[in-house]
Amino acid sequence: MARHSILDTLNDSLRKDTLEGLQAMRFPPGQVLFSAGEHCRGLPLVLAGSIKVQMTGVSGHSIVLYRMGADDICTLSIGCLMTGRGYRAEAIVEDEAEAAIIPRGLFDRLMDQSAEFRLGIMESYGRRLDDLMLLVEEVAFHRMDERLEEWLQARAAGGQNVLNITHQELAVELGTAREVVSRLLKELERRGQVRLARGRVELTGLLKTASLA
Amino acid sequence: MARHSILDTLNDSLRKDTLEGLQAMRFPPGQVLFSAGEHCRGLPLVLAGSIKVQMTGVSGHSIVLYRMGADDICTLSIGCLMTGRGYRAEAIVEDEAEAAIIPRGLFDRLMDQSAEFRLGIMESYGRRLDDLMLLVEEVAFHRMDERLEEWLQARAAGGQNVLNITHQELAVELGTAREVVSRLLKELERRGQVRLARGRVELTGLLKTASLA
DNA sequence: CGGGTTCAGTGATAAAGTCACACAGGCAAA
DNA sequence: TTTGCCTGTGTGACTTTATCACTGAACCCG
Repeated sequence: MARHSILDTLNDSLRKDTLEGLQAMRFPPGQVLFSAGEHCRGLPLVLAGSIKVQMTGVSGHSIVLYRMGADDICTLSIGCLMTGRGYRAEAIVEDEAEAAIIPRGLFDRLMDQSAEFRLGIMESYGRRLDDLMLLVEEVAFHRMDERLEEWLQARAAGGQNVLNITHQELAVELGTAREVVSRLLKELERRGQVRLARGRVELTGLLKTASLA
Repeated sequence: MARHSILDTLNDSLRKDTLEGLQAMRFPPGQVLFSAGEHCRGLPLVLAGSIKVQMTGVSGHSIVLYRMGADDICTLSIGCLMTGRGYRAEAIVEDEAEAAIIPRGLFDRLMDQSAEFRLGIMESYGRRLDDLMLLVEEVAFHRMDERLEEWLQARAAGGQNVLNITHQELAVELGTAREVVSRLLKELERRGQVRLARGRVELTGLLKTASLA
């Protein structure tokens, strides 16, 4: 956990002020950091854990846009803070997270006085932009069965072979309907690639034999 | 054309340096500012005109991600400049554009010395993020016929009732296949809402009678 | 005017989204 | 323990969108 933090780059005086000015907090999984329409109350800087950001369309359907991890600044919040408009998406803690809320004034000072901090912000923005561009491409052009398999595969790569997740939650991850996920999973089960139970997907056979990278 | 530029916010000395350091250029419609894979050679600051940014998926299909207009900094270029990676998308001039290329050094100086410039950058980033989030929602959850009608409507709102555009280009705007656009347009023509000709869509009847805002 | 190139139209079929409803598992109150 | 109830899952029927494989029309240019 001795991760290199963006705050380590600050010089001593600035660092001292910063550490005084912000309040690190822990958030349990499931906690909602902010939801759509709400107004911004400071800039979350994620120190550890994982937070997913998802939005709900006028249709009532939701989709996960991206995830924030250690050293990410919530770029969405910057926008809301600047423009004064409400959030367009919501943020939900996934893995127990630690985050510091940076007040507006401190943010402005850091931007003014630390080139490294600025760089960190730009990097966060860059990642978000990249994530979203990739997502657009995925949603617009990729087949659902492949996306589902890839998603499961990616999760499994983290060592987990048994995922505790409902079809509905998977549907939100992929931005599709629950029925579609159900059918695709059923098909995978028929092929012996997964085993299904209520709220559980166990990966058995290797999916995506075509990973010939 | 006496638009308020982000450069106007700089103090005299900085402004002088800036105007010396950058080279404003004109670009004709169709000109490619950068394409996928290419490396960044400076930060375009759009002064006038309109530039569309689109990406091509592995599938070979393309989709327009967003447009840059006056006072927009190309946020994509910032990312490429910072990370040294190539562009993931391409930028094509739509309406004759004027843009200044800001060299890396000058950008760093401006970021360091002008809070207003920083604010401008953040705003550009915020807009892009917003555009992309909206696009994801559109692509994931909206029906193609509605999206097409809305797109045409939005264009027509600019005073133009005759659009010189091919079905293929429309398909890229919406991130779908040419055939789909052809069929939907044909249906609109049957209903008397548009008149079609090679490379041309004329809006006749009012589309989207359901604009009961 | 012929011949090539770019655009547009269309049928057949597969994939994905929508709607409606049946049923199963787990939990808690009766 | 049984009875509901709520949440999660399975599925049929149908619509919309994507894909593939063509055909033919409009335009450009030698």
